[in-house]
Amino acid sequence: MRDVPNYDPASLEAKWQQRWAERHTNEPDLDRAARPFYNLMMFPYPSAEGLHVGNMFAFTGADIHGRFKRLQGYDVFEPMGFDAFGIHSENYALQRGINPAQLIPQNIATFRRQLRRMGGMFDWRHELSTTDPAYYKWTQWLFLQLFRKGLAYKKRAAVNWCPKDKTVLANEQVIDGRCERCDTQVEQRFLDQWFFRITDYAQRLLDNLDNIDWSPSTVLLQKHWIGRSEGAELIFETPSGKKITVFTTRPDTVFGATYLVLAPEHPLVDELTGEERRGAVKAYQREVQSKDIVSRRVGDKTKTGVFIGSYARNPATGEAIPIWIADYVLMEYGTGAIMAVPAHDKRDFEFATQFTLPIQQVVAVPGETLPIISEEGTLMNSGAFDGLPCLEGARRIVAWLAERKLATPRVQYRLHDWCISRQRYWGPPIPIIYCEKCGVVAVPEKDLPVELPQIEDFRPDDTGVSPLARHEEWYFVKCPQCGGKARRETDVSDTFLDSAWYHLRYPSTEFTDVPFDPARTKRWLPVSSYIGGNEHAVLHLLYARFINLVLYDLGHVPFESPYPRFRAHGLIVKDGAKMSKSRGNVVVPDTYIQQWGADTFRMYLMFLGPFQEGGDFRDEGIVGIRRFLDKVWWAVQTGAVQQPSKSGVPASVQQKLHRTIRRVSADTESLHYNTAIAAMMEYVNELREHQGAEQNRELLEPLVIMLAPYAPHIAEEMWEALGHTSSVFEAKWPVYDEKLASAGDVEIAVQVNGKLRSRMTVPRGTAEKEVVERALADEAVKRFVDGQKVKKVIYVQDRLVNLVV
RNA sequence: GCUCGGGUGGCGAAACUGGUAAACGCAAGGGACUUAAAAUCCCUCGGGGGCAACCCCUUGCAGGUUCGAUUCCUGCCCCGAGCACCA
Repeated sequence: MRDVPNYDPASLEAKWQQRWAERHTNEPDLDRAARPFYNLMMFPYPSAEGLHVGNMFAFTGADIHGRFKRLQGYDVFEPMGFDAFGIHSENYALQRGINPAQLIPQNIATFRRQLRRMGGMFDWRHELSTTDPAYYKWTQWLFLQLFRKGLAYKKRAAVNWCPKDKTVLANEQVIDGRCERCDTQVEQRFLDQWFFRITDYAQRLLDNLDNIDWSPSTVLLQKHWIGRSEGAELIFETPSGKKITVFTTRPDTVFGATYLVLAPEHPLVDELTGEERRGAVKAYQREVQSKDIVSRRVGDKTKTGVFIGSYARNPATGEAIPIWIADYVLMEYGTGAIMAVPAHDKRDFEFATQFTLPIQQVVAVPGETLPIISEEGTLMNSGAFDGLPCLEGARRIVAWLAERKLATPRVQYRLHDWCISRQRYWGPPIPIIYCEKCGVVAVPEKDLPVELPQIEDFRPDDTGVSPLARHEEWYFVKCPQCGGKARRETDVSDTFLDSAWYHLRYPSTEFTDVPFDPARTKRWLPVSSYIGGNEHAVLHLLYARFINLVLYDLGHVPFESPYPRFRAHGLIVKDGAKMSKSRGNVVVPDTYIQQWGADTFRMYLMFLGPFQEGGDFRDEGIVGIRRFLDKVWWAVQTGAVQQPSKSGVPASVQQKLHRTIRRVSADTESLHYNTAIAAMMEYVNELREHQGAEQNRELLEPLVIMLAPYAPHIAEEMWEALGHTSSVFEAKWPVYDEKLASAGDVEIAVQVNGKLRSRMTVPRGTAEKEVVERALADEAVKRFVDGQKVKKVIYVQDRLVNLVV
């Protein structure tokens, strides 16, 4: 036998990465592509530590999908970029004492090198970075679109303040009362902030979830986050004629409302407070304010509150009921006031018990004791409504109260407006100017971008004002309207605004006069496939959908959903815990790639477990993938060196090939990469059992193509060894012959009374009659039937026969 | 507390709409080749019983539906994720 070249991943992978670049293999013609397929994956934040295994897992899975589509004949556009603004980079820069503008390019260079090294099918012509003025010019433009539409507004509001990062955070960025980035306990502060009116879009954001093809888990997370609840606003009037509006999802229980509770910050508290209660009320308000947001939210759930010394009339019973304030009522949800129905609400029940307030039962559910939360009951003590089921009672009571203008049906959302202000340095400046005469003025589009100045001292301080305010020549400007004295907005925008539209920019990176070219956008968007982690289910994915809806309403894009198809991948953990620098369990892919090659490592990550579920990273099994690739390599190389035999392919091998194509096609399409790989392994094992089959070109070429998305470099090399001059990605994904895939013998299970007693091999498609006859003749079966009458025969074609005696 | 996922060999896992549980791979044990080692190749590999043909048990636990349940239903236990005084 002649010598077969060794499989040397390092040199071979370098060779093909260079060729792909030289031959522009991964660069589709964006203006003429006939079958465009936009394959998007969540762009990384280029940390100083470099790409970690979690990134690589996600990108490999998405890249396999793109390469698979390419082999199916699509023109696949697979861009890559960097989400490089934000607190994380800025904190690292502060720690190093170097401006992030100097550090980020280094990090990006590292990432770019690692991303090339892993063999992703990236079109580097369209790389982008959110920190590039040519990019954030349009992020600022986006802000102006929202501003002009009245969707951006400034308000003084209680916000989450991270004392360590010295900036506000969106609700979505507060995890268990702690800062998403640095894990510090978040405090409450009152600051003037820019908000986007995402709540105006709550219903559409909810409705659109039903028209898109997303991982169900992601859809559910978003639905919960938007948090729609239906109910009514009811009005409780005070003797002085003040109207207290409450929101309730249970208007059916209004007859059981025995007191009201307002949030301590509620605007009516002051004037409704009775003289003799003023001291107690003030003291309580102070106590609540001094508590930070954390203890208020997650602290012990003992109810506190005070009676404010006045009463309001229950609109249903007409009775005067006391008004309390308590911190379990939140100003930012509903109307900041509730009617308390202690008999039918757990919290109200606790509160009433603690302060010995009256409890009036109005819903009866047989066998249950108070508090009865269930809506599956009937009304009692509710006047004319007694005996009605809760749901119908609710409708009738609202209608009855509405006649007297004391009730309005109402839908409430948990979603809050999106606070986009950040009192930091490393972000796109919000393009607003404050003029002494004209007030709030938008920066004219021709003046964009408002460039972020290179300043020495970019440390945030405790004032709640961005460090940009200390940079005078940048801060003080002329008013674009009147030319008078003015100053710039010093807040920068949230990173999630950068990533809310990046998919629109990728195809149009070379355009300087528009954020996204209409023709390119029409051809490539919406995105064909989006793959990313569920950690962004309620952040990025919600914001991107919102921004897209705004752009749609403004006529900038012709589609309502930017990502009609989204799949969430699983999380790669290490020793059962999420990888993080603080835990010290971050796995860096570089050493593995160096030792085993990118192809082996890619496949190993995909073989670890189901892509959409993730798994625990261990490196024990990696050698199994290498052995598999070695076997394929050896087979192809010897086949190429020897004269490949064309004859003598046993029918069973032929059938196995077609079954393998069927399985690998279906599993790759549905992102079940682990089982697709297993199917290819089985196929190779089968080839090795047949003399000559292993070197047969007809049996190997389809395998090499199917392997290509998973292990692109070795596939290219083998494709070349098989005599092809063009890239394997110019080849066509193999098609299986259903007849061959379904031909051959099958093993049928023979059960007696549901217990497996024998197996037999018959040609696929054998008729029931014949199978049953053979089963009855089987020795083992005979023993268990034991002469008894067969009462029933269950037959499943090509699977089993069950004899019931 | 509420809402989702998930519990299968020593390990990662597989099992199409209810139809042969453990495919594929790792680790382990035995053998071949070798002066030796590595690599490679072959065999064994859920538990128990039996000389053997075979038999019994086994998908977190306890029940149920079914000819048949890892899969469906009810209750419980454990792990992970999301939300968390949301009215």
